[in-house]
Amino acid sequence: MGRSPCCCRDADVKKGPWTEEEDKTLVEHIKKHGGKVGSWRGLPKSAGLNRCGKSCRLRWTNYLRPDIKRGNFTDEEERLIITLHAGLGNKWSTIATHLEGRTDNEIKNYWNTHIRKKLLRMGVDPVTHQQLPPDQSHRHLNATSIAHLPEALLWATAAASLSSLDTGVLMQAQLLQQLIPAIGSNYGTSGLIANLAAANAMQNSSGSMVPNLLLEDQMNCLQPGYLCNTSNFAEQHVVQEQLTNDTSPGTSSFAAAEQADELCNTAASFASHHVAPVGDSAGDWSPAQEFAGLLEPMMELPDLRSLESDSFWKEILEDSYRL
DNA sequence: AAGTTGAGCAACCGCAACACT
DNA sequence: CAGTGTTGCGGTTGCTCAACT
Repeated sequence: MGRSPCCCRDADVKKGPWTEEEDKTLVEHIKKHGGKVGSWRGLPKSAGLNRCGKSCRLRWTNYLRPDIKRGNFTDEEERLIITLHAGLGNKWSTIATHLEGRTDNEIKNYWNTHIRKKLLRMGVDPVTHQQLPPDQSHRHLNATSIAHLPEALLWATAAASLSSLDTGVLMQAQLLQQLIPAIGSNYGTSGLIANLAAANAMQNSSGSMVPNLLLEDQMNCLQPGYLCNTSNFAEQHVVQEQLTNDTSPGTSSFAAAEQADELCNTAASFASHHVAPVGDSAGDWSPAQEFAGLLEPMMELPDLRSLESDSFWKEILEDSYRL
């Protein structure tokens, strides 16, 4: 004897959008049973609904459950989704357990309609979280447009690179993060250059890849970004911990964290001595050339080679205009 | 104003995993 | 251990609505 046919195949069972009346019936029935559902299969009959049990479960878990959070996803949530997806793939239900009040279906939809497209526009493969080949990017850098680059886009790139979760890649995320504040800072291009220099200093120090909160008086130009914010970084670190299960004292992750303050202070003091005044212009000085020159040493990091292809940056910049 | 297109999202479907006997 | 029933997950579809032509 085979499996009994699913009630969903019953021609008499209603399909499609739920009415308010049906919602009310389902909610009241579940409430009446103390929020417990013994058998979804038997629920429609006992509740008096002409629906498949599967449909009832879906409606309840994705829409009617009282603990569901409504409204747009916050930047924080988006970052977390990207980071978790980099490590877990399309495990929507697992990802959903890390976002309170969000359902797997909602996250999946948000990924497919927002994040996935955003990553593709940035030249990042949403499946592998790796940089797509340069020939798939074909836009041109405009140095003056840098000021419009949104943090979210850069963060997405950085988070996307976290999939392998090795120190080099994580460091890249940090470096990118250091670039972000400069782009939006009041120092204009000079600030950007200073921050690129600071980022280079960080890279060359071969120390920790984990920045901490930066001292404000030293770091007006390197404002704390996502990973520089302790609470956000803590969250990031938890994710990493869950994915690597290897952050106990004595491990590389732990050792790296210990060096965080030192590294950030190095970058901070470096930057504070290299910030030119606003509006500073010097003869044939070319922001684009400076930009390229400062990026050059960073390209030695394996995955930062994506920066070498300015088409990648160009694409981000153009996309940032569109958003 | 009417038609077309695309984004967003709720819901469906099939399958796999788990539970039970 | 095998067979059967149930639940949950992930991919996909199709509806709605707003923007655009």
